[in-house]
Amino acid sequence: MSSHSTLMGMYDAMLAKLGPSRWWPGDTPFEIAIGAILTQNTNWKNVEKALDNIKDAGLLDARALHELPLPRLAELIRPAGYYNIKAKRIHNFLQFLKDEAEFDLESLKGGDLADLRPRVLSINGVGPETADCILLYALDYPVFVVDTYTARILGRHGLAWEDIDYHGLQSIFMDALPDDVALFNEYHALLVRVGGNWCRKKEGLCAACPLKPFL
DNA sequence: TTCCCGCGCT
DNA sequence: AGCGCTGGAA
Repeated sequence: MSSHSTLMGMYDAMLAKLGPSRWWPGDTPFEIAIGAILTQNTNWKNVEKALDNIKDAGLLDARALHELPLPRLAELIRPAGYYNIKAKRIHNFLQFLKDEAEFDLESLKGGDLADLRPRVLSINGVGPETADCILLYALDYPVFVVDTYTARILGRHGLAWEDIDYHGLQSIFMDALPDDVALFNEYHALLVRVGGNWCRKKEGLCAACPLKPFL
């Protein structure tokens, strides 16, 4: 069976069992981008608390956050963990927005992905996953986001080696699937839901997993 | 005690 | 390749 039909079959199975994900959680592209940095190696519940703190302070705004002293920003995002380093990373991202987009994230929509992606990746603290989350979920570029869940799920299904690198894993999907923003959006969301709820790190709950037919 | 939608530095 | 970064929920 071709990798295309296998990957599409897995997608269809997850969507049928779980329903649409309505990702990324967040009301604006800017909130999505900040959430993408905050959720690095961190439970989303804790990210929500950090985002709520920023909102309650009336500071979910690129210029306002950029002017905020780092210790104050760190204090607001404390529940998300790694708060000192993430405060710097958010600031680096905001500096990029100031330099390249006059603080207007959405002005980066509709350009050339091959040109924009390396510039986003050059931000210190924004690696491939965070960059691709911003590009896909905030800016609607057709790029497939992969993460540790993706590696684990494909590894356990014999579709990839566990130590495959980011680009290799991403290529498995992007070589097999059409460039479709809505498909990439929903597929990654479904993998994260399966990774967190069934394909756990320690013990997979395979019997009840939506991907059981593909094991 | 484990794990969480990583990343950069050494 | 290994390690520090961190709080919060299960």
